[in-house]
Amino acid sequence: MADMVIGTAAFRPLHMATCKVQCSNCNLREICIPVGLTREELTYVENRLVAVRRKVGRGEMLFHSGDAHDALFAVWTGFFKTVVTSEQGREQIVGFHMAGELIGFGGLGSGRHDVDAIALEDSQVCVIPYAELASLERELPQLQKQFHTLVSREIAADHEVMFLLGSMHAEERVAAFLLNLMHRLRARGFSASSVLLRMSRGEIGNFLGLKLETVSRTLSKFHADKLLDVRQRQIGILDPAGLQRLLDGLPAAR
Amino acid sequence: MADMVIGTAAFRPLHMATCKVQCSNCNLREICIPVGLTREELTYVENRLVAVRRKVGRGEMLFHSGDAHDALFAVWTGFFKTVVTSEQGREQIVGFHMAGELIGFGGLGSGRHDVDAIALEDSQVCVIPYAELASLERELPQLQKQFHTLVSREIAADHEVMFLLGSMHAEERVAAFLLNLMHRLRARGFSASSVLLRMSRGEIGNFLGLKLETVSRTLSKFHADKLLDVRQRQIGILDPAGLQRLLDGLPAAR
DNA sequence: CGCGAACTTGAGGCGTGTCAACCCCTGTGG
DNA sequence: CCACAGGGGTTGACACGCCTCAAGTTCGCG
Repeated sequence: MADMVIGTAAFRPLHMATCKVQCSNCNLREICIPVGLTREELTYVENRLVAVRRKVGRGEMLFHSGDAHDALFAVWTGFFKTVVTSEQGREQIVGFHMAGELIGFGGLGSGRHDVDAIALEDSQVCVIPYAELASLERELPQLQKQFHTLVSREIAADHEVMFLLGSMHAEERVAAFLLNLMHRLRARGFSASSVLLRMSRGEIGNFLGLKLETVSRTLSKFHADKLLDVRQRQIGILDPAGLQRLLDGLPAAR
Repeated sequence: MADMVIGTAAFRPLHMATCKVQCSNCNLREICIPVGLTREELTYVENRLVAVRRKVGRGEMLFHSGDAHDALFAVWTGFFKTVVTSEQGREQIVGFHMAGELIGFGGLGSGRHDVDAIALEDSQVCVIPYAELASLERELPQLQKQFHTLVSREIAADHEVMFLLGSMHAEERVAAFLLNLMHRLRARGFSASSVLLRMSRGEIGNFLGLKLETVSRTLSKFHADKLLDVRQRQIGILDPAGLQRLLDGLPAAR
């Protein structure tokens, strides 16, 4: 996999694969930071944000917990997990992140990242230097607004996860997880009837507070109940309404 | 308890008890929004932020999930819980909030609060109109910085809770909960050896993803193990190091 | 083609949940 | 001052959902 990039390959300040970013041409501009900006503002932001893209291979770390926090990252392609690690090495996945989502909010204030960010497949992120972002935020109210929206979306999402972890049974957790994934993919124009999982059963289980065997069993049960078509990591969503019903406390169906 | 306030009582726009706020005299100015501001900036903020205080009686709602989000709230005195509620009425407490902490970040972007906020004792909050805050954030880099710090602190705290809910056993959860409370109280100058719980066993359990009986049993066990002195809601922390050891995966002690 | 990782499935154990009885505080009214 | 009611808390017995351990299978990748 050569580190070739859009247009010129001349711009590559570090040894890591990077390239100049053009928000105005990006297909995620209606989801990501630039939402609501006029065309002029957008070009201005592009130039000022001097963001570069960075490639992160499958399994590689985008950043470590404790690293100096001088930038946020917008997922452009690929898929990430963010992980909290305790002193003793116990790990808890606190989020999965797909195209258009920002990573790194947890370290804004302290100046240190509070999680590890790891690519689950070969990915590319836009690097958003924090100092520039803060400065632009002061100049462009609309950008400030969108920044607030993205932060608060992260918080609201975390609250949903706490709800899941604090009050759902295994089957509900798995159903909620799949529906959430489905909704986010649909919002990005992908098929809502089929999901290719980017993470292992173990990672799903870790995120959901379950063991991998429980996740596997639950998926098998959903398969048997004709809610899903499980083929390894390729999951067909046969009955979204049925999954939703599980969440609504109606155990079976009807 | 009359709703008497600092200086004049003439300023009371609504029927609810309110009063003019003076950040410069507030004992929380080193924790709350004003951190890092110069004296001049502080007076400026006070005037521009035109914040009022609002009283919220024990059990009353500061705001409901779904309410229009036009302000953040800084806890001045008292204690709050924030609660996510599902369609079917299942509830999950996602946070407890004490003096100096801001509530309402989850609704910044959507314009709607994502949680209920309920006072656990008679409390007072400073109302921080969002529009003014955003505008001041653009003028004062230091205020912007502190705002980012407070948001990201909330996110990091949520990550810790996810860690707790996703990977800890009952005893570890309770120990972590108590230590967390202790640390936050100590940061506010309160005793670190004794905690008066503002919430019921049921609320602790809800927050920790446990049943109230399990919380009660665990507290009793800690009492028997001489880690705590449990007297109803008055908890003496006899052996903080022992509690910490529980979290570090060393089951007993030694 | 063959190794290792990921996944599935089963059997059995354990940590919490569930259900229920009882106790202890607090506040209220006689 | 005591009787009483009611909510919160404690404790016990038992059930059950998920974890643990283990074997076997499939898939991905070198």
